[in-house]
Amino acid sequence: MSKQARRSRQPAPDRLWSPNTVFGGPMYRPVPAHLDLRAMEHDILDLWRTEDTFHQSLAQSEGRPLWVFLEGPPTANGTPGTHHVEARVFKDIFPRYRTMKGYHVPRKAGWDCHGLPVELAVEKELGFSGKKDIEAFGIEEFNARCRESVLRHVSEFDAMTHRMGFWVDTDDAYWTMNPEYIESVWWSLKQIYQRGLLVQDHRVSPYCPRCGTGLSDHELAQGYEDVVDPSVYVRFPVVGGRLAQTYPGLSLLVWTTTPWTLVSNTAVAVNPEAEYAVVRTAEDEYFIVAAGLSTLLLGDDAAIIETFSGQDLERTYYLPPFDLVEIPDAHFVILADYVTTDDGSGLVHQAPAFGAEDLISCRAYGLPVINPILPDGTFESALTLVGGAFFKDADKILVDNLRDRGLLVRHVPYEHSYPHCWRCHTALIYYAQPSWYIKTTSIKDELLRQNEATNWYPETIKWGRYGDWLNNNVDWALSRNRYWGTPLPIWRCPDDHLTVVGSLAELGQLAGLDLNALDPHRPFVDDVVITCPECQALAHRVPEVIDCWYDSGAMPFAQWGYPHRGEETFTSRYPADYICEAIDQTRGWFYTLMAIGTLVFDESAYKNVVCLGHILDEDGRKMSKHVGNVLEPISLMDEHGADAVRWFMLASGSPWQSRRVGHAAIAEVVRKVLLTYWNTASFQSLYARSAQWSPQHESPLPAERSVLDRWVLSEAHRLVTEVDEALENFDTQKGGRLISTFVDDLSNWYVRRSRRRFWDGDPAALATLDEALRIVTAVMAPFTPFITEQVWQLLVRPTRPQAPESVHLSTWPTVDHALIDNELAQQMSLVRNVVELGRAARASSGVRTRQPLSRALVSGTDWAKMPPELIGEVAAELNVEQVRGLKDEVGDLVDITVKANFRSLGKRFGKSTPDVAAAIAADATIGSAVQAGEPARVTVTGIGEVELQADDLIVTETPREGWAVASSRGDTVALDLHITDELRRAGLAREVVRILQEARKVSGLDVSDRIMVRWESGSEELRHTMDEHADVIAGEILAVSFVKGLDPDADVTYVEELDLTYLLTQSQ
RNA sequence: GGGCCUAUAGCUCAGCUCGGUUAGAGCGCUUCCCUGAUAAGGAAGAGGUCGAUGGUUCAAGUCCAUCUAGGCCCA
Repeated sequence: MSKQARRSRQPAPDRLWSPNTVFGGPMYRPVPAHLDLRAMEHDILDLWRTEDTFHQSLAQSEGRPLWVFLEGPPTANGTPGTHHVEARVFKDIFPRYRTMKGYHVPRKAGWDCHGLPVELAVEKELGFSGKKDIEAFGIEEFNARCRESVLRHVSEFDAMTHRMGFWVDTDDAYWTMNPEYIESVWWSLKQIYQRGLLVQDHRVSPYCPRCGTGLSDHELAQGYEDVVDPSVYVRFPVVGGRLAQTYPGLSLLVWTTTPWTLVSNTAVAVNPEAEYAVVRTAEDEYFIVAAGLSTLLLGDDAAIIETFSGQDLERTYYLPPFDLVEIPDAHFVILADYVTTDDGSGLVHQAPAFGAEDLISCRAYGLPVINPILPDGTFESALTLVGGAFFKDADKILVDNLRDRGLLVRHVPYEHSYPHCWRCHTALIYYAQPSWYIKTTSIKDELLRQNEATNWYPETIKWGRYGDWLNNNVDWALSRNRYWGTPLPIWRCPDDHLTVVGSLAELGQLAGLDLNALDPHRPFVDDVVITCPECQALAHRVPEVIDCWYDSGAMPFAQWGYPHRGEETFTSRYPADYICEAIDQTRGWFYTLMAIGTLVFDESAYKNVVCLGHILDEDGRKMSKHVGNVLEPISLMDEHGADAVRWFMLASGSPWQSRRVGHAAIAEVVRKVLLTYWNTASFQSLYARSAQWSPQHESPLPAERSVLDRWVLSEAHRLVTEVDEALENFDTQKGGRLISTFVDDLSNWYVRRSRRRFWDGDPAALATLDEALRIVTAVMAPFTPFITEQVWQLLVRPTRPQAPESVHLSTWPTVDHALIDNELAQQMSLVRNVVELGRAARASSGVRTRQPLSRALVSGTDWAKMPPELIGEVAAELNVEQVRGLKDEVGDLVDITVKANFRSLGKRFGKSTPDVAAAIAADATIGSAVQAGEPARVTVTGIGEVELQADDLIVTETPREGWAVASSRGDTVALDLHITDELRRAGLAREVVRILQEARKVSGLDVSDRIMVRWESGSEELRHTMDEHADVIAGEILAVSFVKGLDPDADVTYVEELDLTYLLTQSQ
């Protein structure tokens, strides 16, 4: 086919005629200019449902390389919030992107069903206030209610997941409460037990007296609250020994922030290395206190009488503060390295039942562990003074009593963060009790190695927050004395032989029953009694259930029921390529996945982890029900569209940091990104249909297209590589920025500058915009799956028989590197800068843009090399007849200012750069020399004569007079403001065109409707203009007739500013 | 007390990897321009001690140190 034939264009039709196919191929469907985002998204959801697009995408990619994503199960407890949308957007975009890149990305949903949160919600519904109520109610019925509560909330999550376009297989979800799942968890616990890492131990651990169970350290992390506790300094009189004999009435000054533990005071700890002193106060009382703290605690008059090391105080006996419980062989000073003299008094009260450090120190001295607190957090009722009181409430009673007896020396409020139960907000108690532990400390080195091999986004988490946690790893307190959880699969006989069970079949064998249909929850599993394999005695299950964090950390294998089933699936999908959650999961799911993976498979469960910042409200506050600033996700998405919310999460601000989300920010996404994109598609459809152009038409080769076409194709192909790179690095913010910049360039530069060619139906322009839209639609698809799908359905699918049915079934665009033209990009950037300067010059001169001017003069770096085509763009955009180089036109009438280019000079002159710069500033003649291509020389003090290159200078040229000028960074644009009569009439003609176009628009005519115009004017100049420019005006406004003279009775319009009267009618 | 993050225009944020002399964008405000896709677009103006101090350097928003404030996580 000849070049001419390829360029031939369809004649413009007289009326907009819109068949679905024309000769040469099928046409776009109409894209309405106005878009109802909400309705459109619901249409797309219907489309995906009817076509089952998600499962098609999975089926289509079957057999390709796997890219494994793990869904961190949301706790199916309570209503989903906007923060859930955040994580789920990130869980969606990368699987979509990877699918387009040629991977198979299975996406199995999951639900975290167990745990205290569920129990608490049910307790609340039933009006319970503790474990007693549950046991009276019955565990079977209680757990049935928990199960029911989980099912209820899952449907709300499903609705949100569906609405936001998160493609995840909810039909095939895993449930941590399912028997197969629990069996897997049992199996893994058995592995850990067999390695000797699952043990029972008596330790002090945080305990919630309301819930009646211990908490793990990662649960503890969730519940710190600021509280004011009393910080008290108490007098413990010393009895016996040299010091007591030397100083009558001598007391230890002992510090604690938990007065309620003073009832159980067993010892006082000092640091053996620290310096202590006997101090005499102004009141002639003697105290032992850390030497450095004496005046701070006892006043400026306190005098140090003698000093000694803590070591010397060992086994100094004293009188305990209370005598409410019997503690034999106790009440003396012990040594402990952890005691500091930075705060307190350097003498620390010890109650081994209530502090991990206390327990270790006291055990070293063989001291007893006395605990007068019941599991519900109250003192034993038989105690005088505090019997029956809740432990926290005893503080005041005890402090008052100490004051009455003259033992209280100081009492100051002390604000600090103290752990509370993360669900019920009860202050926790550190409490010695038997508990089951996983000895994660013994695999610490392996965990550190696994972490080293993991990619964290952002990277700082790796050896910051998360690495710290691993380095300070403590054993995992696994057991919970609760009901709704995976039962700990340990059976114990009277002789304490332990049998750990790894499946229901195994349990059935041991029990001699068929238990395959057993619900492995309490209370049913508690009823199973087995014969101890070691001693043949009857063994019962231990009462505990496990931490539900273990459930979720076991999901990589438990979701398949491995190893009892799904072996092949599991082994091919471990470890995962990608997981993502918010930052609060560092010690939660991120840790339990890595820990269990390392314990059971000697390998962490994931390779890449994206760690999101939290979502805050518009004022930077956390969203909470109390404050009433919670954004409900579905109504938020119905108001602005799910795409807008998604885009906000992905690209507004840094996902790694906490961000403020509000209506204004999301509405801006709609206006700036989504509608700009949409309107470009709408524009393309409008003019392509009007010209009966189809993508099936042959179009000119890119190299033969206009400079703007080549430029935008270059940018589009660059976009593909750059977004690809950003998403490879999990950087959605950068990807989003690239896309929005491209969309803006496409709409507000390419289309703006090319409009006339679209009006004319130029196949090169239409083909170019078609390709640009196809590309941006594809790269945007993982970000905003709805609007891109709609554009695909309207523009791509109908016009290409071979096109996939959905953009989400399409592949990532192929980059044609030959189309990427960096030189052109640079030139276009200069053109746009020059245009910007030209607009500024126009504005400062007060001459409106519609008034044509004769000349614009430009001076700028590399302007001389600018291709004529691009210079033409500048002329058209600035509405000037000619654009010329500045010095070609005005010669000597140019002022030249020269500035030093520090970047260049700095490299050559280093320290002397400022001297050289000063010399340049002092000598204006060098500019013209350098510009003329001659080497310029300046004399610099201390260096002598220096030769300067063009790069060393920023030369700005400005004409002297009669010009409107704007300059920036060495580029200058000057406009010739002399307006001839001819130019004035051309400007008037443009005014007439504008007014008649406006009239067309308000009368509701279509862009291709033809009109007839009659006109009259009282102005001689205007009549002259109208006659002179009649053809141009008529052509611009699609007038088939343009005639002077009006019927006086017609319904005419008068325009005062032009003294123009006209009558506009539609041509039939 | 420790770790990490943050601090740039009235507000929300880029820019910092790789230092360069007029520090940007959006929103809001004022004035104007353009518009036969646009809920758009453009120009100008007002609005900045780039948290503070010190250091490195010819040159620091950018690199280093210390500090302050806020946030998150932990003790």
